[in-house]
Amino acid sequence: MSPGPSTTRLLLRLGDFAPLSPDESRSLESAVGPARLYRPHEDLTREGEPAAHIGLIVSGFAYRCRVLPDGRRQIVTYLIPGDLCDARQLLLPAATHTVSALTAANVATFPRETLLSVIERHPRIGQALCWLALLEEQIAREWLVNVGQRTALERLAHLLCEIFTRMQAVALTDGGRCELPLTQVELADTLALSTVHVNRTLQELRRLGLVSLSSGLLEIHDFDALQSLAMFSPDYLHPGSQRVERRRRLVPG
Amino acid sequence: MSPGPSTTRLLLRLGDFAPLSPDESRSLESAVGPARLYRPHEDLTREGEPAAHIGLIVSGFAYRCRVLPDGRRQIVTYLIPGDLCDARQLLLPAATHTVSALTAANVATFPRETLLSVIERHPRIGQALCWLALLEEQIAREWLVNVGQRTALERLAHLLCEIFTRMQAVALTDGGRCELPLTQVELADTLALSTVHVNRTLQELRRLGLVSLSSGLLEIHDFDALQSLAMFSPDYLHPGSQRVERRRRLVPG
DNA sequence: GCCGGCAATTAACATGCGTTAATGGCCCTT
DNA sequence: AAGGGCCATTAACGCATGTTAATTGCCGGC
Repeated sequence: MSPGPSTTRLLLRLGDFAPLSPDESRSLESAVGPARLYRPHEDLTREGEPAAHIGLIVSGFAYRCRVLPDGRRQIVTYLIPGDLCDARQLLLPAATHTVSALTAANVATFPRETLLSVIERHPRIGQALCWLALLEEQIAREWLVNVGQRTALERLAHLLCEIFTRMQAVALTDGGRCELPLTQVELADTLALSTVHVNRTLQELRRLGLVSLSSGLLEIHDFDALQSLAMFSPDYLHPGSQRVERRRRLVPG
Repeated sequence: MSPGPSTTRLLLRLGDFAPLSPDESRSLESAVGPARLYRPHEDLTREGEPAAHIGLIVSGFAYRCRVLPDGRRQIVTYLIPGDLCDARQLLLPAATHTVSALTAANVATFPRETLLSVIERHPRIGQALCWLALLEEQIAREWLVNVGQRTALERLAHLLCEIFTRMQAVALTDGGRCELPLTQVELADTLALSTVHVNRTLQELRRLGLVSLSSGLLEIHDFDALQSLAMFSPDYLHPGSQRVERRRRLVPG
């Protein structure tokens, strides 16, 4: 299915923080355990359960979701290939959220202890994983801004910009297209809208000629327009490096 | 003003993850640099600026805020005494958000390099700080759920529960009371409501006899009722230890 | 080739919350 | 004592989005 070793896309991501040495890359690769195939809607980790291993999405999609006692749902993250399922669990004894497969998903696993010892030998890997966690936090905050301040149209546009950009970072886009197997119910639970309004809003985006989304395929016809409609700035997806290098040049010359 | 060393409340917080040894505590205490007094609305850190030191709120309140190009504002965090201003900056070369003082605030500073070397000597401190960051992430996600899924009344009730609980953790409550110098405009930017509706909602909470909030003082008259109205569960404020132990009992017993 | 179920679509109607704007209280300044 | 600014409060009205519910299309199973 997926070409190359299962860590390919993770390494791609970590390189965004700091390129790993061949030695470090090899260590990480060799720490990866067996993969497992999940079916749609199957749980990868369940809230409160202790986790002996850290999942790595190799292919397919997953999401993290919070459910209120009366059934209201809020999806708080999407996980795409190259994402770790819950690096938090390296530090915490149990998972804090339930993560479920959105589609069929192939998930490799790092045994917790093995990964911990790799980190001990290669502190940069620990830092890189920590950086990944910070990135997730940035995304969570941006979602808060999205749901809190943007209109339905902007909100949807912003989500599509974000996901597309993340897919690009792991080389899963093809021109302006990428896979995006989200149902309108899931979009609604992500954007804090009703499904009816998601439908209206999607059609509006289509009518404007910006994007189309159907049968699991996202096509962006005019990214610039979409981005400016959404007030999307990709900065938060690259905390650190690029942003700073730009700035560094300002300081000593 | 504030009794004892400036790290008192931080240590109180970190102990929630893992009690630090006297040696570790002393190292951390000795790493703290000079304090600075900020005036209301003054910026502690500005987005994108490299930061040579990590702030620690000793007294007063601060907030992190994201502003959209057209002026819409979303407050994404409140910082209370004992909170680090941006531990992220240990890893990242620049701040990712602007943090501003809400009230007059006394902020101690850890020189970045000094703190890094303390962590090197005491890995547990690094872990504890990392745990603090995870906690912040948990809070961010909970705010997303709050703004996305709860009604105005529930939302406000939830925020008050959270802040009160956090204040309790650093021993800044007195019975059902604590300081909370939030204006209705700030509440609005936090909860993604209009100020008018915040006003209506606050009155409703008062009318129900649950809380009163005026001249910077929060009084909770019936925490249990408030908590159940808000569907507030303090679990997310204690990621890790306690949660798991409770669960463990359910399994074999 | 029919049936069942899920996802998308549409329409009609309802409402929680936003907007605008006016008023009053408080505190600080002069 | 008068003036100005910030904040809280209130009222009237409007709108973005929710709700309910019916319809359609699609796909897989039998």
